[in-house]
Amino acid sequence: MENQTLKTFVTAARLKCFSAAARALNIVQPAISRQISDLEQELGVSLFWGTTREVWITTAGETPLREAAEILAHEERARQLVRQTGEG
Amino acid sequence: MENQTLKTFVTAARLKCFSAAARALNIVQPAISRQISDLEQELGVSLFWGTTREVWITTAGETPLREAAEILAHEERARQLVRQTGEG
DNA sequence: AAATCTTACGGGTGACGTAACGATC
DNA sequence: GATCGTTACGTCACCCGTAAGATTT
Repeated sequence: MENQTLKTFVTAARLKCFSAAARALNIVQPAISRQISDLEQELGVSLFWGTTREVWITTAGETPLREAAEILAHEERARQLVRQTGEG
Repeated sequence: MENQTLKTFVTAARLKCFSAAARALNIVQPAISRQISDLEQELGVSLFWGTTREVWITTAGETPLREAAEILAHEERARQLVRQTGEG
């Protein structure tokens, strides 16, 4: 469970589209598919469902999504703190 | 600033010894040296000082150390939550 | 038929481990 | 002189990007 994977997860969920997430993250769609697939296997649940037009978070994916977003937000703040105290 | 680097940082600081940290993390001393060196360059401060027998955190490193420990602790809890909600 | 997700394949970057060196008690 | 930290080097794994395939509207 890498940070990049969580970022991909959150972005894809918000945009409801792997292609759009790929564009937003400046990577390519297959990378999104792989990261999501890896995360699903790691968690043992399916995170997305839908068609080739649009995807949605599964019920089982909703809580992991919130937690992932929280991890990223907290990390962002904490890492900025580390940098500030380091530089100061 | 990777998670592994923060883990190395905290472990080395607690054990006051790079070799001991390497053994604790099941990696090798040069890896510790590199990660610490990279982190120091990234933060722009020296994190350790001392002799070949023992090392200590610098004053500038104390706050980054606390923040790093907090990041790891929070992440550990949050990731466990992700896994639990995923598996449940 | 066009767009999207998935799978397979090739290439490049990064990190580890080994080895050699320098320094300290 | 023995242990520890640093630097240099070779190797391997990981991840991305490209290409081809499957599916849905």
